[in-house]
Amino acid sequence: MEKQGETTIHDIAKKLNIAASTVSRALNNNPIISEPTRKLIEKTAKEMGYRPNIMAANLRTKKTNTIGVVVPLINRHFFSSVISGVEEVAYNRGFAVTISQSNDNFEKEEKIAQTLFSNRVDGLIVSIGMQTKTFDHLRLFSERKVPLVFFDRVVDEIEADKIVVDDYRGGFKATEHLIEQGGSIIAHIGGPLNVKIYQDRLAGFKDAMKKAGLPVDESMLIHNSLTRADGTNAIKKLLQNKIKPDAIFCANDTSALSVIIYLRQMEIKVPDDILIVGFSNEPFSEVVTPSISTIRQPGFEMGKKAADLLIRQIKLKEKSNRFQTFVMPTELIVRESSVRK
Amino acid sequence: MEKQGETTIHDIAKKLNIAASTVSRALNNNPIISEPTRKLIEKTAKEMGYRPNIMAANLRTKKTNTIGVVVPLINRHFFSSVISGVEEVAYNRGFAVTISQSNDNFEKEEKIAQTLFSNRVDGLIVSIGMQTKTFDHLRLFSERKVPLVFFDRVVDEIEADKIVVDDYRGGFKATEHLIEQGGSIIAHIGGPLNVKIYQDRLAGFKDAMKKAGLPVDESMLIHNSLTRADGTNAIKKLLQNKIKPDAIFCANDTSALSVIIYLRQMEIKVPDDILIVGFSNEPFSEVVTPSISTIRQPGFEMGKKAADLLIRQIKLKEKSNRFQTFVMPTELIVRESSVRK
DNA sequence: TTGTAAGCGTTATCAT
DNA sequence: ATGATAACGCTTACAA
Repeated sequence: MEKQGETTIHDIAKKLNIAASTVSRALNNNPIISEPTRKLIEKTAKEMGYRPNIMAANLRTKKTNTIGVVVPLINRHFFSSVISGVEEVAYNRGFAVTISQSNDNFEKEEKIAQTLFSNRVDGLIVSIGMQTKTFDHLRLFSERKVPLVFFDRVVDEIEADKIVVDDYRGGFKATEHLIEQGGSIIAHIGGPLNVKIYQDRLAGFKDAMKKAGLPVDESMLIHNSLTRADGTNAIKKLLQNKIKPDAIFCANDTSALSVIIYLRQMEIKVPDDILIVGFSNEPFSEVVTPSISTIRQPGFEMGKKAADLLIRQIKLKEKSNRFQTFVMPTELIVRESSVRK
Repeated sequence: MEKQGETTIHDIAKKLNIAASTVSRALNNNPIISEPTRKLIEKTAKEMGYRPNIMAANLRTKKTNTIGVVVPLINRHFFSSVISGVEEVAYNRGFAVTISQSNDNFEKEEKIAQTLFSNRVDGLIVSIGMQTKTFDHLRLFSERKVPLVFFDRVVDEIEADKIVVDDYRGGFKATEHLIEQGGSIIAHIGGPLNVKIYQDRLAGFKDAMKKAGLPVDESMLIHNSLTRADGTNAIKKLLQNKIKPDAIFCANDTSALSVIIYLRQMEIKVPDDILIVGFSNEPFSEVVTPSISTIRQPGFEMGKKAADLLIRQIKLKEKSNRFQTFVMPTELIVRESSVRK
């Protein structure tokens, strides 16, 4: 008849006629507890099906041993690699990881941030969404001294540790490669310019063009959200130009894929008629025909680094307020879509 | 000098010379509070940068408004579709979602379950890992009356709501299609048989063969974890048989992809020499050459259904203990890999 | 409509 | 080595 909820340390204490504090200490492997007592308590706890109430412990200790990860989309190889990297080091160091996806939706990102803050995560690892142009939901953390690490799509306006890839060099290398392969009228399908990585990829593109003495016509520059549909629209538009591109640097693999599929339908040959390079090295880019040349980003390493930095901050506890930005190298992977036979 | 932490309702109460309970009620939009008081409190809360401590509230109410989702791998289109479905309905009904991936690793799955339980999630949505053969970590939930919904890789041994696709019919349809296309020596690359979906896909395969009067030779049956590497090993092995298959039903798209890539290297033509059907409709299966025929599973709908069932259970609170299993339909998508011209 | 006070399950401080 | 007790920040009877 008893409204019996979960077993608590008090239940155990009562059963053994000892104090709850002793039970707590034993269960936390506090060396001050004698071996026999600990053994007994552990045994009884198991028998009674005891499960610690972490919320209560967290409330008391003001630590959750949890780190939050916010990404635009978990179903992107790059992001899930980062997540795996984060998990790898977090789990090894006793932290749980809670993952949320913003779907590149600003309101959702805001809500996630609020929720994570209210849940008092010990720290946050974030890559912002494409629509994100204001940052109060993230300043929430930095201002309250909750450790914060940005990766990939970072925000300049907030001081924090940041991990980015060298998007500028990535864009430069990709474009340089297209030029080496004979491209001269080169288009760029890029992302929204409020996101720094897309600025940088564009800047790399422009500088490579400049270095080669090639003109960058505005009609060859398209900015959208880089989805499958956006990619198709972009290539349609490019093909309507008086002068058509003979090469395209796409700021992600998804739009490169769209372009390739659309060109196939139009019976325009890749790479013979148009050279293509993507960005991110999504798994499909390797298996598509023609396989897509792309820029590899070390996602797993970035995730490990992010978690490492974050946990370091958590442990140091508002000691240092020197923030660093780490730039990870990119690598050009040459495949079929950009090489003329 | 004060060791000033986060603002609490008490801080607000003190500042306004009212009771903390009034603040609490106002902030929770309790209609019993007068409009002016609420407005004042809300204004002050905002000014003071108040953020509710959800852990404290949860501890008190014994509800977390959080549901846990455990999947083997977030970076599978099927699973991330399910997750999106779960999120869609969960967010709309005021629940947060915390996502974890087991990486098909049993120890990790166990640890995740423990952590989620200790964090007192209000309910759990699970698809088990390939190695999972014991279920105490999940019984933990069912026995303590924490709502539990399984999807896709369900466990027979635990009573709970379950959402599966019709794997048997999926396997049957895939195989029947291969037979219609002229396959007669048909191999099956399947998953581990401790996981029910792979049993069912295999059963569908066998029954379709039987119905067509075709023999199922043990040498044509391979069971592994369906990774890229496993797929390659499987096809290598199949090609070593005296009699080689002229069609293969792969229990997922990943292994189908491996097979296609390996066969391409061996200069064996798909579909001309060997017909292939996969399972799951991963995005890459559409864009690969040849595109992969496959079985579509309605992931997003399954996620929505799972969340709906779970939240229903959470609201009903141990009312009903009638559990249901929902079988979602599968659809054969015919593409290039299984159609002889 | 608002205030008082108890309690959620832990951990930490101070005694013993 | 163990016990008693207060506190973490919130919600909720019950009182006023």
